[in-house]
Amino acid sequence: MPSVPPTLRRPYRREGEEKRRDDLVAAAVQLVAEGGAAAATVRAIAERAGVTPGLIRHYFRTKDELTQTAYRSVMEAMTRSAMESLGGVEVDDPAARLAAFVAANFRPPVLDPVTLAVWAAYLHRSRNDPAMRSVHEATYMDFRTQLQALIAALPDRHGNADRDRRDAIACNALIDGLWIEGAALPEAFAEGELVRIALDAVGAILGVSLAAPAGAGTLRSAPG
Amino acid sequence: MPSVPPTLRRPYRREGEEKRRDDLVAAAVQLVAEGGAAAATVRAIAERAGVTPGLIRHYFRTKDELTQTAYRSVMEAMTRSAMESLGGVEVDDPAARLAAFVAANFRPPVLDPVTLAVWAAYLHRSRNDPAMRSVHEATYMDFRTQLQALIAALPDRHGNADRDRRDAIACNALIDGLWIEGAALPEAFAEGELVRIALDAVGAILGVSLAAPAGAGTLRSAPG
DNA sequence: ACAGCTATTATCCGGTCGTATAATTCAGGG
DNA sequence: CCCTGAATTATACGACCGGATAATAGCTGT
Repeated sequence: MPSVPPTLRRPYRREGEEKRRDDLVAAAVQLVAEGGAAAATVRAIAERAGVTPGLIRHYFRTKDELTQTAYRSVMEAMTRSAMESLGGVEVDDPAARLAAFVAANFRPPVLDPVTLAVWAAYLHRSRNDPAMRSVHEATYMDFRTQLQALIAALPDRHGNADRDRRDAIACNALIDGLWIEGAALPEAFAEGELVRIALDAVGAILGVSLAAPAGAGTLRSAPG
Repeated sequence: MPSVPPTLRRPYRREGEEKRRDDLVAAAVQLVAEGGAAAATVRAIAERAGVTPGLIRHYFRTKDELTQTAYRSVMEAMTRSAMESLGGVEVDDPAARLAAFVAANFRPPVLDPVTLAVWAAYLHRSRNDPAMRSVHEATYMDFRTQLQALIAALPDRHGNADRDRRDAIACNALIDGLWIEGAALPEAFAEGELVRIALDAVGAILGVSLAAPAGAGTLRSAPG
């Protein structure tokens, strides 16, 4: 019997569970963004994450579980980004807070080809798949609730919750629509145009005047 | 050698090319709507259309060609539906025409699970695939141009084209966003609520008052 | 140093995908 | 009435999919 050649096996490093899961999720998101949901196969995800396909099933019971995690990850990042925009704004100026919240949706990482692609690729799944649906529902409601709270804090609102709800739905839809069109057809709009349109329209719907937050307009505020 | 049983072959009828192509496109659209883009396999499409898979390649050189045809078909049907809503409205009432146009987007066949599913399933393709992209661009601009014309016809507009454009973008985004949310989470909104919110918000953006067109509000006009 | 745990790799399986090609059968004209 | 041609079916192929299982090697504690 010829002795089997010294089994040429790919060397590897053991990593913490958290990092491996994060890497796999990030790889899945990237692939979906680049080539749609169909491009995120277990083999492609594994290759992108620098591991072999079998490892996926070590960290996720099924591919669907990874998919849901990836979807949730992107959606939560979006809402979180908008939330964090409230950090540097004076708490006693409701209009400025609302304006900052709105404007945050028109710069990266929210207004971003990757984000739009992932969102669109998974939207249809959130119709039939109950798990995906609940993720969609939760993130949507989360965002809208935040928006409604900011609206309710505006002056002269008289605590009309029903009116607040309808206005929040409208403003949310406006933001979503502008976001989609801006990400799908970027060159159809001038720099900063979408933010201006959004603030004007939200202001018109709510009957207030919203000034553009500092640095939200031309994007040339950030030093290299 | 046992003689082969008399080859039991499925009987069939010859149909005109047009009907067969239409049937195949319709089957593809249905399947995408029901189960996403992944569900529209050549075998499933053929079965749904009542033919065998091989026939698809007789009418379409590749599956992508069928896919693009299906996408174009759905998008054109959407804009056409909104356009046709203007038919029964008096030409000398710009506000009524705008209201009818807006409201048309919140009832079938535009506000429809099928339409949303197909739109979402193919949105990401319209980013990379040039053919898909031009379809998207054309249909989007077509719709927005129509909307802008209706806005410009309103009283007290003073022919400010730039303002008309920005308002059209905003109203278009609002309609899109409400349409998506209404189709994705139907039970999150009361009957007719979306139309009312849309008309109120569009009215607020444009500074006019828009009344709900007959039959567009509660939908309880239909007996039964 | 070494032994055990498990993270990781390697291999295999049944199924389905899109496509290619050959075999058949329907329909219409001489 | 059959004969031709195209519409349609039938079958096969190679690739890839997600998932299951077995083998191995990198760590960690002692």
